[in-house]
Amino acid sequence: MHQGDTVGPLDTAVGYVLKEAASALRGAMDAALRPLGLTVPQYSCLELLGQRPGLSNADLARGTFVTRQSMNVVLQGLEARGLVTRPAEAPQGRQLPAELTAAGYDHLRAASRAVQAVQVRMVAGLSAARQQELLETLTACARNLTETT
Amino acid sequence: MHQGDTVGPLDTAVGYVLKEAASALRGAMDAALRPLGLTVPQYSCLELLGQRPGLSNADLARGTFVTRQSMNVVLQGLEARGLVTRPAEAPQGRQLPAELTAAGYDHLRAASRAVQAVQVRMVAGLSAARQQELLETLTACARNLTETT
DNA sequence: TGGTGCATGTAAGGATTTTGACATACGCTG
DNA sequence: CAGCGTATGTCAAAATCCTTACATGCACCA
Repeated sequence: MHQGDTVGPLDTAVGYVLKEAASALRGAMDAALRPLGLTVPQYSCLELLGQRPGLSNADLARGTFVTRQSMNVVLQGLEARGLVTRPAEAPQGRQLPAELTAAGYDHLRAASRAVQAVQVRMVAGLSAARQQELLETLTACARNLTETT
Repeated sequence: MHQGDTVGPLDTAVGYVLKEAASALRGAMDAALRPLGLTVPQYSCLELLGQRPGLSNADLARGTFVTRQSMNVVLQGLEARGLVTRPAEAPQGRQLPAELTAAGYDHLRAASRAVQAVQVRMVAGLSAARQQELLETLTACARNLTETT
């Protein structure tokens, strides 16, 4: 076996620090959203809907990296709380376009501020150029792994 | 509300692409490890133990970003399969130092190669300098969020 | 026109993970 | 030495998530 075939020290493995950062972010977001009565998946759903109203359940699931079933229970919860509305019947096909209510937008504004504060704290001390590079590098990494070729 | 107080377009949010990359990595690792009969948490445990034998359950939990309870069931499973051994009684205190068996090391070697292949694919097209910078940037982000100050 | 493939929404079940709680063991400090 | 705080292992219960499955709707093509 050649040297470098195995993972090596964890602190030097990209996958490890990626998991570490994602875990830390998840925890920080969870703590920031708890006072608002929202979980991370719920916030993700609101944020996505706020930016792109009319998204279907499957669209939201893909956008938040969970299954359709998981997103469905999130949507049902948000619907029961009056933050999201869905038509009783599909306008065309089977897709039910979801939209935020006024209360949904209110919750989203407060939650978005809290999450933004977390993000600001996360990238504290990083130059704008470095933040941009991080963005591009992570996007490239994700694309490398999701390509089917 | 000032501009920039909210999250903004998702593709430009560091937290979003971080989650996206972590999700893609998780999925790719899962697919790579499935033929070997290992889950991602199980592999994480083996890798950690291979590099630092004698780690306790709580140590492993911290190292893999899960709770002690979750790591405990992982350890029990690996122990039942003969990949990990733990003493019946704690040498000192309550910590039970875990170690890999010979079979455990065998599984780890194969799994580590598979995971390394995934990591190589993930960072394909990135220069060594850029990979190093990604490593440092993510570490800094994680540290920013876990600081208690 | 009928069939095939694919995407969607939904329900039921199981598996995994976390939360809450408790007893124990060590270190520190008065 | 006694008390307090912290860390560990473990149990039980709850929550969360995914896997499997099925019925429906649309697009495509023979």
